[in-house]
Formats: sequence, C-alpha cells, structure tokens
Amino acid sequence: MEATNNSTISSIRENRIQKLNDLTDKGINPYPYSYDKNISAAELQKKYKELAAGEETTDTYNVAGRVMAIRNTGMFIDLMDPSGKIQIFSHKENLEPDKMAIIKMLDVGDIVGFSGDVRRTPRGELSIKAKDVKLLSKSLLPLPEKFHGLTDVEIRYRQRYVDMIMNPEVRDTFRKRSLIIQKIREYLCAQGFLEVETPMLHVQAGGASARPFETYHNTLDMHMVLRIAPELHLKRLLVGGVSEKLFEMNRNFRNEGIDTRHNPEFTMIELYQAYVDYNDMMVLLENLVSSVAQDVLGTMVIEYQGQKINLTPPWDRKTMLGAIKEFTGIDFNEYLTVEEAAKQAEKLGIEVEENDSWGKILDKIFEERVEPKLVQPVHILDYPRDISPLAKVHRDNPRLTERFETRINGWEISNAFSELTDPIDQRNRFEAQAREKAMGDEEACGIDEDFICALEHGMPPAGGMGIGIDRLVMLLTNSPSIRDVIAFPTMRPRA
RNA sequence: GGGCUCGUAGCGCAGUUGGUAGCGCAGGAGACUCUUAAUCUUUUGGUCGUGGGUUCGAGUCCCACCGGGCCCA
Repeated sequence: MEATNNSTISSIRENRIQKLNDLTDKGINPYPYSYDKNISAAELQKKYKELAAGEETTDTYNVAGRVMAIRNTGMFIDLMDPSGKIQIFSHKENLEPDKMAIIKMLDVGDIVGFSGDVRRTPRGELSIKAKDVKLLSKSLLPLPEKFHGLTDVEIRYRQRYVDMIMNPEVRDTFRKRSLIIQKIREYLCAQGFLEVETPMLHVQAGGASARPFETYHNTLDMHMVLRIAPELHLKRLLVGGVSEKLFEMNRNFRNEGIDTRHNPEFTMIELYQAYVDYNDMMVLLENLVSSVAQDVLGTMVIEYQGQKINLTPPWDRKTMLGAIKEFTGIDFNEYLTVEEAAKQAEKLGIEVEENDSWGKILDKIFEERVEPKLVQPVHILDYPRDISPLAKVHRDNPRLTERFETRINGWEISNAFSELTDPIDQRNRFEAQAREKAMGDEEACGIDEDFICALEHGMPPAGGMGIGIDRLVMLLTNSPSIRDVIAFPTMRPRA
C-alpha cells in the first residue's frame, strides 16, 4: 500500500527517516532485537495502587510499549502496552545527556523501553522515573488524532492495526474472542471430545446449502472448492471410530453476500457425539454457551444492544410448526400439500417461488414472521424433511426430521440433528437435492458417493451440531456487526 | 439486486445563496518545564473519492463510476 502519496504524510515520514539516520550515526539500532521487559503497565498499576501522590520508591522496573502522548517536551510520556498505560517521567537529573537526547527524538507511535524507579507524581499519576531508555521500534507514520481517535469504519477495517492501537475496546473484543474460543475448546476437551482437522479443499461442496468458492489444483489438474462445511468429513471420522466424541473448530467459506451477520469466511464449530440424539445436543449447547458466558463475562445474563438476554439453562423449546402457529395462527399440520401451504403463505403476504417445497415455504414463513420475534434463547425443533437432507427422519412424524436450530436474538446460533446414518435414505435425500440443483437451486448439494460409501460401512447413531462462533462472539462482546469480531473482514480492494 | 446515506489535510470535523477552502489535533520552529486532550507563540500541509455535465465561475447543482455504511430481498 502506498501510504505516502501526499505531502503531509511524506514530510512527517521524511522527518522521521532523518531521525533514523541520526540514530544510526550515533550507533543506535532503531530496530533492535529484544528488550528485557519485566512488568506490564497493568501489573505496575495494581502493585502500586496504594502508593500516595508524591511518594517515591527505589523499586526499579523495565517497562515497554507504544508512546501514545508526549507532554512537556518529553518530560511526560504515556506508554501503552496491551494491559494498559504507564506514565514515564524523564528528567535530566536522572538521565545521561545522550539518553535525554534519545527521548527528545521520540515520536508518538514509537515503541520504547524505559528503565527506572516507580513513583507517583504530586498530581497522582503513577510513573516510571526513567534512568534509561531504549528505542525498540521507530514509527514512520503518524497515528490518528489522540482525542477523537479513529472512527472512520472503512479505515478501521482496512487498517485494523491502527484501529486496535487507537481503540482499546477493539483490542478487548479480540481478546474476548480468543478467550471464548479457548473456553469452548477447554469445555469440549474436558467432556472427552477430540479436536480434529478435516480438509478445507473439497472436490465437491457439501454439508450445507451454500454456493462455494471455486479454485483449481494445478498438479492434479482438478477443479476444487473451499469447504462450506466440514460435516461430511467429520462423519467419516465417526465411521472410522477415531473417537466417539469429536469436533472441529475452524473456517468455512460461503460465496454469498456480506452484511452485518455474514462474512464470506467465518468460524464454525462442528461437533459429533456417537450414541446420542438431538435432545442431548440441546443440553450440550445450553451448558456450553452458558458456561462460556459465565467464564468470560462472569454472568449468564448478557446485554446485547440494550436487550437483556438470559443464557441460563434450560432454554425454551418450540417446534417449528408450533412456533409458526403461535405467531401466525396457522397450523400447517392442516396444510400438508405444497399447494395448500403456498396458499397460506400468500395469505400472509409471503412470496412463494415456483419450485419451493413444503419445507421451504415453512422456512420462509418462519424467517419472516417468527425469527424477528425471538430474542431469548430458544431451540426450534423438527424441521421439514425436504430442507434437512442430513438429518434423521423424526421418529414420530415422517414429514419432519430430528433437527433443531437454536435462535438467540433471532439469529441462528446452532443447527443440530440426530444425524442421518441410513445410507439408503441418505442417497435418496441427496438425489432429491440433485433434482433441486438441476431445477436451478444453486445452493443445493450434490451426491457425495464416497460419503455414502462411508455410511454403508456403518456409522454409529450420533448427535451432531454446528455452532456459529462469530455470532456467539458478537453476542458475548455486544458487537453490532460481524466485522467487529473478525479482525480482517473481507473487503473490496481500494480503487 | 433494491432503497437510504457517507467520501473535504495523516486523524476528527466546518464549509452559508454557486464566487478557486477553514478549525482542532498531529507535523515543523521556538518558549515553558511535575504534565496528563499540558500550555503559549509561530508555521508547513489540499487533484474537496474519480470522470463528465450545467455555469462567466462548482467542495456546493446534475449524471455516471469507484469505495464505505445502514436497511431490505
């Protein structure tokens, strides 16, 4: 990126490069190899919380971080590290002239190490009384304005590092994201789940309904796609018997639109447990999410954009047909043909397309009339068979499957099934999908012969579940856009 | 894909009825030296997203395009 194609920036940059040269002439490496930092800003603040204003100690520490403000021509420097801020007090009484000269050359944005005694200034600011200074990295480009910071969302996304330097809450969000993922992993591993990896490069997209990114392998001379879901490979592992409980937490790629809840690459966890069904998945999800919230936020009652959401188990359960009846008054058990269902949908003002199946129509009604009304966590149970090609038929109703989607704040947070293990039925479902694809549904999946072959070797009954990590992080960090929880969201290159 | 909306100095923002652009911070020079958005003096910096059009004259009005954001499908 050409960041210097203007006069303000280039004059600042030239000025700083001159400083680089001056330092080098003095035998100082402006980009040295290491520094013996032995305390963080936050640790210092905590340790000397009781130190009174005007008090001095003889405790010496080495601190390091980024210069965020310089006052009184270098006498006071705000040094920021990931933990917080510590002030540097530099006075010629305590510093050799050559060290003082280095401090005079510092710019906001430089990364610097200081060594000195802890004191609290008469005005009450905990400080390091610098006795030594070491430039650790010279910055050449200026930071945004110190008071208003960086607010331009486009620059925040394109130059996330600047966003993170200027906005502490952004750093905090990404730390929380990391912690959430760590806690999920710990929770599942403690339950005996084995973390596995399956291919990102697929010959054929499967395991979800979505358009894939397409690519090409040169040596194999083969068209390939980036995976839209790991499901079919994880089930192969279940057939293989590596573990009766396994999960993969990683990226999926879907070649679809971008909005506040969708990024083309996103993080999902998929987990499978042998010998259980979707009922067990509901309990697992409730316990997992609520305990992660407790661990990360210290509470199971979160606030999202002004709305209180209670994650304390157990969560509400509604069947899909029951929820539709609740919010529209229409009982689709009485309208079992596509024609009847379409007529009811049209009465509700919902557009039905020519090839829409019974299940698809119900799904549309659900999305429009029910989903926006759901705020508190709720499992929506028993999805129609024709839109659930990987779920086992419902034991009590052959039109439905044992599938649930969990909604929190109306968003799909999880999608889980009593997994379809019958290879004959699976083939039939795939063939139905293939027919829809042939009729123009670009999201329908094709027939994965090797997957069916795996099922024909016998897959244990299992519950499986996918959980959208980004949306979970949005909820737990009160972030309004998925781009606030993905460090480098997909962007069109700047012209 | 549709609607609304934004783009002016590195950043945060003004810019009147159409008359060739200002403020704050940052940067430079100097002063001060226990400050914390330090202060004071002084000063540099602009292809007003891009390209057309209307006009004597466009940051401003019109059109197209580029790049964002929000909402909808």
